[in-house]
Order: sequence, then structure tokens, then C-alpha cells
Amino acid sequence: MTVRIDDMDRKILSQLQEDASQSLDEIARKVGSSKTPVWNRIRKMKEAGLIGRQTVLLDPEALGLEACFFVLIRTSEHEADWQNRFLNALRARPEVLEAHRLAGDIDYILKVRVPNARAYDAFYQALISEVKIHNVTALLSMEEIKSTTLLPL
Amino acid sequence: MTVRIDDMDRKILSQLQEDASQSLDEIARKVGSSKTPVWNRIRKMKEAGLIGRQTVLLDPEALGLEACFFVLIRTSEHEADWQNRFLNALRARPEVLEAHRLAGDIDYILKVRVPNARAYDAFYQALISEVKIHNVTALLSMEEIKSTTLLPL
DNA sequence: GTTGAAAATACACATTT
DNA sequence: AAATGTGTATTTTCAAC
Repeated sequence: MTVRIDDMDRKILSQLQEDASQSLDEIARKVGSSKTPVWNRIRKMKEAGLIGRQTVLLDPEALGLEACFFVLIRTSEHEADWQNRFLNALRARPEVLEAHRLAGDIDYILKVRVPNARAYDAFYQALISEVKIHNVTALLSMEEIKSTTLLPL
Repeated sequence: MTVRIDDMDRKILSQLQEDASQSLDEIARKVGSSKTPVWNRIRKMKEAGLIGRQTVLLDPEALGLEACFFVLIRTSEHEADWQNRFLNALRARPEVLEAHRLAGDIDYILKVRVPNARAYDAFYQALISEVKIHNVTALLSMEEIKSTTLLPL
């Protein structure tokens, strides 16, 4: 399942990240190759799962999602059952954009996008009513300095 | 600059988020409309900046970016000059995928993707040598429970 | 908002180097 | 393996209604 990526693959991925609406011809030209090999490489990388969803990035503010919170969670529960319920709760909630299990003192971090502080509170209340959580700290974003899906290749 | 979004727009955005490679016909069929109006709505939303970059999501692990850190930063400096240098430093570094200025106790949070802990340390050393930072806490992600670019519509 | 259609483009593959 | 060329199908884009 491990794919060997060479320099040409990286160039192609870079172009796709930059603008996935480009035609094969355009990408081929920019990476200094031609359609067929580029197309084959893309197909292989898709099959390998290296290239995932093709999507558009929307402006959250324009959609009325004006509040962004990072939520730091400590819990005293570490049993499998509790964890499963917690993970399912997170996955089921569309306002949770990211969720990571952490090493160390803090157990989980979430990134949550909601219309406003009230909506965050509703989310928070719903979450703690579903699963027992020891300690929660919410960090409110005042300004999104940077936000990119472009991975460094 | 504010765009009024109706229900049909939301359905279209939802489809585009889900799979931006779909043809107009396909989207139109799914949202219960036809090509032309869908096309016009998409064009308007692109012009309004509501729809941004079209991209592909890559698998960071497969690319060797196996470490993800959330970095909590406190600073004693709050002057405009310091802030500018700090922001520029963050924007210039491709391993910084997200950066937010926060309300409250902690001043900034970063999300950083790197190949390994050593690479994180290199990033950290470079950052603190560029700008003075009072206090830094790095949270290491053990597991990405959820990660989505799909905004709740 | 609908239909229709011209023009452009993409894919997938055959042929060649 | 990669480049080139091409048939076919699809898609976009726009005009007319």
C-alpha cells in the first residue's frame, strides 16, 4: 500500500493542490511531461488513496459561520466504550471540522465552526450531555491568520 | 460583498464540497434544477469569493508528513511591528497549515504538519529565532479522529 | 428558468519512438 | 516508459425562447 513518490509525482500533486480544475494538458505542460504519463500517475495515486476528495473551499464567514473555536479536552475516562461514544459523537457533528487525540496532559483538541457563540454553547451542552468530560477549555479565534489545505511537498 | 444565499445555492455548494469533479448536469440533477441556472449561480458565488480554490485533498501520512502538532503561543509583545513579523513568518512557512489569533490567555494557535519530531524542532527553533515568543506549548497529535473541509451548510 | 446547440475540452487508447 | 496523435464522448458556455 506504500507508494513510491518521485519528483514528477510531487510536481503533479503540487499542481493538483494548487488548482484541481486544470486540464491534463495544462498540468502536463507545467510539469514538463505529456498527457499520458501524467494521467497514469494520477490514476495510480488515486487508487493508492494518496489523492483523495476533489473539493472546493468555501468562505466560512460568507456562509454565516463566523465563530471558530479550538476546544481543549481533558477526560478522566479512558475506557474503550467511552472513547467509542465520544468519537462517534464527534464524527456525527458537522460543526466539528477537526478532532485529534493528543499525547500528554490534554487528551483531545477539536476545531469547531459555528455561526456564533450561542451556537457553540449549544454544541458544548449537547456534547457534555452525551459523554462525560472532565475539563474543557475553549479558545476563541479572533482572526484566521492562515488556513490552507496545501501540504508541503 | 455580502451575498444572499438561498436554499438552492446551499444545495449546490453542498454538492461541490462533496465532489467538485461532478459535471454541471450531474449537480443540476441532484439539486433538482438544470444546467444553466446552476451554472449561473456557481459563477456568481465564485465572483463573490464565496467559492474559492478548487483542490484535491492529499493523504499527509502517505507523503511522509507523519507528525502533526498544535502549538499554543503566549507572547509578551503586542506591538504592530512584532505582530507583522510574526504573521509573515507564519505565512511564509508551508508546514504551518493553520494559524489563528486568539482571545484570552493564549495568544495564538498553530497547526503544523511535518515529517517527524525532529522536523518540528527545526521549525520551532527557526521560529523563535525570528521572533521573540514568551511561552510555547506543543501538543502532539497521536491520532487524527476527524479532519474535514466540509463546512456545515 | 428551460431548451438546444456550437465550441471547446477531456479521456482513453492506439501507434510510434 | 514516454510522447504523439486521434476518435469519441462529454462538458462548458451561451443564445434564443
